[in-house]
Amino acid sequence: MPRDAAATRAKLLSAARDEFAEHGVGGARVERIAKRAGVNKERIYGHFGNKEALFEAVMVDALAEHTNGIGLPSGDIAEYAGRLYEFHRKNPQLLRLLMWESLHYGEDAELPGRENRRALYTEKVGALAGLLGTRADRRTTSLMMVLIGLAAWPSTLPQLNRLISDVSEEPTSGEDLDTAVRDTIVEVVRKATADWSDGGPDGGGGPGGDGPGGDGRPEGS
Amino acid sequence: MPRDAAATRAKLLSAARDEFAEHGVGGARVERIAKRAGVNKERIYGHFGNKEALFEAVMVDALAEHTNGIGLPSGDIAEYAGRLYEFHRKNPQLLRLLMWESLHYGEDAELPGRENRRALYTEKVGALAGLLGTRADRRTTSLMMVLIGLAAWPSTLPQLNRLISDVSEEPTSGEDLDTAVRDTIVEVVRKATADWSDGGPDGGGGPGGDGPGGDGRPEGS
DNA sequence: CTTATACAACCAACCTTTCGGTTGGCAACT
DNA sequence: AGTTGCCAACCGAAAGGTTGGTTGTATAAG
Repeated sequence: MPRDAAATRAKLLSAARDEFAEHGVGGARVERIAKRAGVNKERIYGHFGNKEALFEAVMVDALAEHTNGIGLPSGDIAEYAGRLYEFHRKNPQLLRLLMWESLHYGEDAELPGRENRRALYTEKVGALAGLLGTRADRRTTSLMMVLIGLAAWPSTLPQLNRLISDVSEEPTSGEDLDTAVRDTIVEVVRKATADWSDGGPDGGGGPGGDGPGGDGRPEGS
Repeated sequence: MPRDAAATRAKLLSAARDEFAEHGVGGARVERIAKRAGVNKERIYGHFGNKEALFEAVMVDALAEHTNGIGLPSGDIAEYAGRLYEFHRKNPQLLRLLMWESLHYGEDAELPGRENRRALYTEKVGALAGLLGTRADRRTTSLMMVLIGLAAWPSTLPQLNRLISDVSEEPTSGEDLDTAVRDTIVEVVRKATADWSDGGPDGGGGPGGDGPGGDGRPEGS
């Protein structure tokens, strides 16, 4: 077996990603990561310094990969949300990493790779604004947030959301459920964005002006 | 100081809730919990058995409290979502506990207090179906899930969502942001539920029948 | 009313295991 | 020959959980 520092590093990164996704920063075991990678524990310290730094490297790596896999919002926004939903459903690892990260760092802490991530969202919000024919204002960023949340939520607290699904009066297989949720997300986004540029924050009868107990029919049909 | 088992138990439960919300099951320190409660560590084992059982007790306790605080969906559904958003925004502890729980237990594990929680969601979905004039079918449970997700998401990954918000071209204070997000959520829910009972899964041109590249204008209008 | 007895709440100190991180030496490529 | 990737063995700290014993409280006999 030839020596190959880059390959060792890559193996460690991949093993660490699995381990961190499963157990988080505190729960991950350095020894397990080394064993998964088939590499000595000390190599982790040689390559990355310590466990925390390894976690940050994993995050940067995973986010870069995700960015290349999912493009910017394009075409039909609702279908974009549907695609996003499917991605997280099939590949929950990234979401788990994000959750661990969010819980691990304090509310006001600096996230690893902050500037890169910010730039990425700038692009995404810009693309969304382009599709909607609006500017990248607060309302559009909020919508972006809502879009991502809609798509990611069912995979974020999967047990809880399965609990909710079990309530249905219809007997439901996993497959059915998946498409039902997907369809609902697409439907909600479609309706919400249908006439988005008309309903700005200062538009007549806009959001927040209706108050509790309103009839739920904004912007007159 | 008189001896009072119930009071000791309550102090432990409260201290444990804080500790678990901050650090999760694995990261919580039994000694710290005891110190926070001003009680000897051993009392935890006397009252609850072990750390995991203490966590389950905390979850049941916290969920019961939340249930009493937030009622069933009623009145305007969109405003209900807005209220839910505000609750999680001001009181992120429960959401953090749910995230730790979700990450801690495997995808297929049994959640503590499962049956109680299920019953609670049955009520909620029932109330939602009543407001919408539909049955508690898959589509309604999916909507319930989406509603909760919408309201909870910004508080679930707060750092990430603040990153998205920072992208806005408008200068934004924390206060502004909060109301902008809230307004967006209310608006999205209002539009999505406006003619919910018309757009069922088998209705003409319903969700999922439009395919990618659709024009984003559902159901005629 | 006092005292003896049983039991529950409580605590300080301890034990065992585990874990993140380090060290000294070996082997391979330049 | 020297530099670098690599590893087995080791170390100190900390954590979950246990134990033996003490103090408060309720009950019932004297």
